[in-house]
Amino acid sequence: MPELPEVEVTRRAIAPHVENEIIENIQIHEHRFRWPIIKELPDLINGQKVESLTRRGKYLIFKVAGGHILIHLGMSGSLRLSENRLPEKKHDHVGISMSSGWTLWLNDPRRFGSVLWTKEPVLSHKLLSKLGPEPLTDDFTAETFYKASRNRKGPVKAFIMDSHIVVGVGNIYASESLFMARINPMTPANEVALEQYSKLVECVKLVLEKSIKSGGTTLKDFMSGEGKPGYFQQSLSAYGREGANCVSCDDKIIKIVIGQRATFYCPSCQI
DNA sequence: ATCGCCTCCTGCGCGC
DNA sequence: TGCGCGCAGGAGGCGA
Repeated sequence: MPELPEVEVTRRAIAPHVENEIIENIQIHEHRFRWPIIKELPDLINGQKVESLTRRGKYLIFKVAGGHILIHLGMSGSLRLSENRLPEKKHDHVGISMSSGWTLWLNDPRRFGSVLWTKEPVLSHKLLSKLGPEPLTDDFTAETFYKASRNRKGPVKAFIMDSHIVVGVGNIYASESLFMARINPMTPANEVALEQYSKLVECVKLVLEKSIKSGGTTLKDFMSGEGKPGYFQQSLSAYGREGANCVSCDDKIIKIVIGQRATFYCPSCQI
């Protein structure tokens, strides 16, 4: 479900109800995720204060004394605050009840997400240590893309979705960013010029920032932690618009498959 | 190192 | 109405 904007919107919604609150109880109704939830987790975090809730890429990081809880939402995961301490919906697999009275429910039908425990330093964790720069910081530049792309012959769309190059650009925003930058998604990454990467970096930042401001993209069921849907789907120019008119020329958006993922672009605008 | 493919899992919409 | 199929917002791991 979530790409970076949806994770960030979720983080902002739930942080005020979680930060500086005590974890009174974690209930785990399903351990089978991408990686199984360790049995020791309740003993490690019950009674602990959440010192901060931050984000790295699509990972949410709950800092407690002695370590961190990492939550990744995979394809279908979502976090929801509820006053109910019992599961309300199918696939409410994990509930974290806080001293604020709220319970944070992790709902994840497909269970591609994960709930991990790691000691400090959190960024040394195997899954975080090799991640590329955050797209909304100054660490992410045209040079980032350019240098990393010189021996990459694969399509530029797959390249920008590689979290080891830059984090947070998923399938929707990859198509959107390439549309805005007028780059054909099939272009081999090493054939994209520095000036084009400069434009692309600008577009990635704009698309992600605008989506966060819109509350993310709700295709089927994305809701922020407070239960609000996103509105960025109304702003999509390419993703999901196969056969529809391009917003900037007379041609129609077409759909192709790159790396087993649906890809949308305008064959006239994106050379 | 890089690439393309496979996999994990459930739910939904579509065509017949 | 029911069934089978294909597809879905991620990303690690595999063999080549």
